Amino acid sequence: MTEAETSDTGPRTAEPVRRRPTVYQVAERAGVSIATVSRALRQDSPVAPETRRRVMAAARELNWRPSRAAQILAGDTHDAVAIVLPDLAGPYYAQVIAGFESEVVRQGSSVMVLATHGRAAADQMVRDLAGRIDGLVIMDQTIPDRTVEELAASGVAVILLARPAIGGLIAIRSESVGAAASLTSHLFSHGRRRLCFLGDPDRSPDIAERWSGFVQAHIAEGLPAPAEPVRCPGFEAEHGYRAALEIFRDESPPDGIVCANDEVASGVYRAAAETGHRIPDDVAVTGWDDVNLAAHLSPPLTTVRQQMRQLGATAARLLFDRIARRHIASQVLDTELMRRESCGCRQDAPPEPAGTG
Amino acid sequence: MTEAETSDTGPRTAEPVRRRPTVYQVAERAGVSIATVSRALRQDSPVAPETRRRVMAAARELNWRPSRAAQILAGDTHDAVAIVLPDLAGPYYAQVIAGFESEVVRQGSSVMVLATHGRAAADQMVRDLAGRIDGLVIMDQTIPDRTVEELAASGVAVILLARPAIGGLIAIRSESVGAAASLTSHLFSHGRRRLCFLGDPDRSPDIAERWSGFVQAHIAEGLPAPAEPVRCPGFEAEHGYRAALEIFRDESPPDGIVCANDEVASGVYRAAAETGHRIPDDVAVTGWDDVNLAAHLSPPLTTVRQQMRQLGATAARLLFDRIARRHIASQVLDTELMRRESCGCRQDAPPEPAGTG
DNA sequence: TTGTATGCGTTATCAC
DNA sequence: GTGATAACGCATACAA
Repeated sequence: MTEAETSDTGPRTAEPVRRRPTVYQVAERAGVSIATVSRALRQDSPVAPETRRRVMAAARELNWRPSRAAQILAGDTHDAVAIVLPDLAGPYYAQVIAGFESEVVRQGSSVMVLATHGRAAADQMVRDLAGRIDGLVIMDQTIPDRTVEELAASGVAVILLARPAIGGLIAIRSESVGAAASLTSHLFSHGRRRLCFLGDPDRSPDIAERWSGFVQAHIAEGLPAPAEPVRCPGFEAEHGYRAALEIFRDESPPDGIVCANDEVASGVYRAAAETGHRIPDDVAVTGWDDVNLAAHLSPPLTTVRQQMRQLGATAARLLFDRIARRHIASQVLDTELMRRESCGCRQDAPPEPAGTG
Repeated sequence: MTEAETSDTGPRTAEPVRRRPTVYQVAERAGVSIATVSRALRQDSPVAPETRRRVMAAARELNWRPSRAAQILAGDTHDAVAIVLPDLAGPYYAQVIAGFESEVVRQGSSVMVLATHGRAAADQMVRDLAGRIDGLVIMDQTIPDRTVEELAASGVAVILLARPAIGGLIAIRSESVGAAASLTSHLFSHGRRRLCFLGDPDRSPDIAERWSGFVQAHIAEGLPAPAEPVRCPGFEAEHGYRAALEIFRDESPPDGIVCANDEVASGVYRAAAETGHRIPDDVAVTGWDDVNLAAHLSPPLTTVRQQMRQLGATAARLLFDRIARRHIASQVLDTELMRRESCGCRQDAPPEPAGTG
């Protein structure tokens, strides 16, 4: 099939790489100039139908596709955008990316992805990435504010995601403080009085806001809030499990545990089962995000629904608006309290708005 | 901050876009030629230390970064690779991408992502994508074999993932048939005799193999296998839940349900709880993948562990080997039977190898 | 060690 | 409606 194969005289020999065809080949074959070839590709350019037909035929025969690099160099758009996030695993990030990708593809652009994993080199990587795209969504605690500002100043379109707006940049996030307060109040309404917050506010702005709402609800209720959250070193089930094992070791454990997210909550479920604490009878447990599995746990998990896909999709939309120099404003997406059974509710209650947004 | 802002006299006015600096600016400022600037960037090029210093200083002062498009056009590498998958949501894909991204970044390349969602336009999108990268990992049932072969023939490096090898291409996948047979046999060893398979083999090669192993185990045991799997229209908890509700409606439901993946299994958990079927007493339930949550369900889910991150990372490694024209061979990753409690085991048993690979 | 000149494959601006 | 030709920004062979 490939003639390159047959004339390959050995691994060390320079292979007779069949170079990609170019406009010149196509132009020659179609008997026109390269300008005409280029024009023939664009619908709105003035080209005689017959000429266009010939060009298209030649292009097809040679299996020619214009070089993206050349197009980018000659034009001034990359037709690609990127999203930078802390990590890729976990349902939350997965959904955000899914929403982002959908919208980007819908707009006819390509998607680049970079996970920073908290590494210092991330800074340099993002700058590098910035050179290959039209715009950038920067999520969470991935790269320093200073770098973000420099990037924006250098001309790349930048949208912030789940991250405080800085330097006049546009940001999209979910409402958190109000939802956390509602959630906490709801636990009070079930008679719970000794709550703890399981998660590390320093790990992300979102978690910090949830902790803040948790504390505010205590104040509003005239109850003393715990001085400190129970910090677990990550957001996976395993982290919640280990932390909860410690919590349940206490002689008078809390009667409600507000978890940083649903995975942590499911780790708590396991610890509770293993240590003989019943949910919700002995201890109420709540999550955050309302991931697909949350409603399917036993008991179904009370949690705060975040519009994860929308977060990504909206970020993409804002980004394209920004690139097109349309006017945009920061946005806060609603959250929704999903009262299920792990908080003490008897059955699925109709959801009530949880956010202030 | 941006002077463009202050002199912006209106939305319709062409903005005084400050063009990016080029080699020429840097060369002039450093008092050298553009060739020297270019060389100064590369560590192994012969440039006087003092000269390099001056160039770097000039570059920094002008905040210059070489245009990627120009580099790509002049050179012949994109320093980017892509992964094409059916979807982005769900822990399986998320982990595969995570592994892929990690390895790609480690190798100093950039990551592009495309989810096909079964849409027909995917074919065209992949061809487009192929023009902007050095190599492509194609996963699962995303694009037709014919397109894959054309792509490969046209010169892009291609690695297949969780997909049958075709046209002499290299593929990486997890062992499935043997693991499914082991899993099924294990259920037999618990005295289960009326098993059903919950999942649609037509949805992916992997699921097809699991169904096949399920059937083979029946044959080996001398037991009649169900003629058909119970097909659920997706791989999420909700799908498993709905399907299981149907299953449990039967007057003599199966005493074991082998699920296509862990999410489906957790949907079955919920259906069982709601219909009063105890796991594993009344019905054994097994999953696939061993996602983070599996061990944290009640009861802990017996499942087959797949090395999801490794799948992505290895695909990346193979891809780079391929790009570098190193010799490579197809690979099959081991799977591992995680015997927990949902199959009837009393406690965590030490894992036993489940695959043949 | 450094500079000159050319190629990379497009798009776009002119003429015709 | 079509054809020369000049950017686009960098890498590199070749000369010096």
